[in-house]
Amino acid sequence: MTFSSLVIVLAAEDIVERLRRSGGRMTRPRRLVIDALARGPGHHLTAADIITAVRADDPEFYESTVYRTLDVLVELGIVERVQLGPGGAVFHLPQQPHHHLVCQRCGDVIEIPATLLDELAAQIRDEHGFRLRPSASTLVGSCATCEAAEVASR
Amino acid sequence: MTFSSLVIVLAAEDIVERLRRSGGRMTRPRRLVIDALARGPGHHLTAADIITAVRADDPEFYESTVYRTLDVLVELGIVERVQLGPGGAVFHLPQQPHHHLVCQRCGDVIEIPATLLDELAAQIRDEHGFRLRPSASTLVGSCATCEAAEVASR
DNA sequence: GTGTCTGCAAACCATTTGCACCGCC
DNA sequence: GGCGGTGCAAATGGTTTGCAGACAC
Repeated sequence: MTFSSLVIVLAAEDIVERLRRSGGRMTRPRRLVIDALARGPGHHLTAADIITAVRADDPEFYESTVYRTLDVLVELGIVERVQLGPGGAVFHLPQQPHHHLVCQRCGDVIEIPATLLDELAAQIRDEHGFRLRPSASTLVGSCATCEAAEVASR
Repeated sequence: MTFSSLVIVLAAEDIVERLRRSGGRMTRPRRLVIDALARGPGHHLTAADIITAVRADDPEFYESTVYRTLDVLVELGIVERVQLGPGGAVFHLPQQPHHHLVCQRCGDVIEIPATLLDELAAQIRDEHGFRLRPSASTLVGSCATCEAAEVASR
């Protein structure tokens, strides 16, 4: 089953409609990219991951198409782009909203429920008119292990 | 006055000591980099900004030296690296702790006081043993202007 | 003197762009 | 059939690496 998974079947119409409304089209490459993202639910795929996944279905697939497709999908709010650190963003369908804790030292990523930031988000919206995007944010710091190592070396 | 500004004069000993303790050395290029960061207090300098600033003092200055120096300083916790988005981190001395709101659409950066996240930081530390680093984190979303534009186009 | 740091050039990686053709609507 | 999307190749921009010589300690 292509362009599949229950989740995507349910959301597919909505995605197509959003594309259309913005003057865009639903093409085979776009379907393949969305499918790749849907098959890794909860996963954070790099552009390279997506290219690899899509090439399993279509070996003739080009990088630039993935980047252009992702740009469009991010623009439409269908896909979230998260800059976890230097050298490579990750992409995912925003299914269960969450935030990312990234360890500055070892690069480890911990996910925390987005509800943890609800209060802060409200405060930021009230004070700055800024709407926090649940799945796209990165909180940087030190994980327990590295924090212990840093304190010890000080 | 080189390697200067009151702030830096006060902190310089500490920086040198931390370098020494980790087996490092205080060299002219390192002093120039720290000085460039100190001269732009509260500013977020890209690596390119720092290179430009340092070359005003020493035209023979090489990029790789800046990157290597910044790596060391970040590792020692002397300098903060913030990944504001794709294509370029910014660096600064962590003087007044703050967080960054970055608009996913227009790239605008809004600074908010770090105290806004104190509560969250405590919660994260208690639940995940993760120590949030005040000045290095990025909160992504839509600024008021872009949010209005997005709603209108939907 | 010894081990770290730097100058330098070249490589690297993720991402972008230009252009002609292709195919969705 | 017209405009948006794609294949493809080549360029871009930020950052990293390798190596020999230079310098801090």
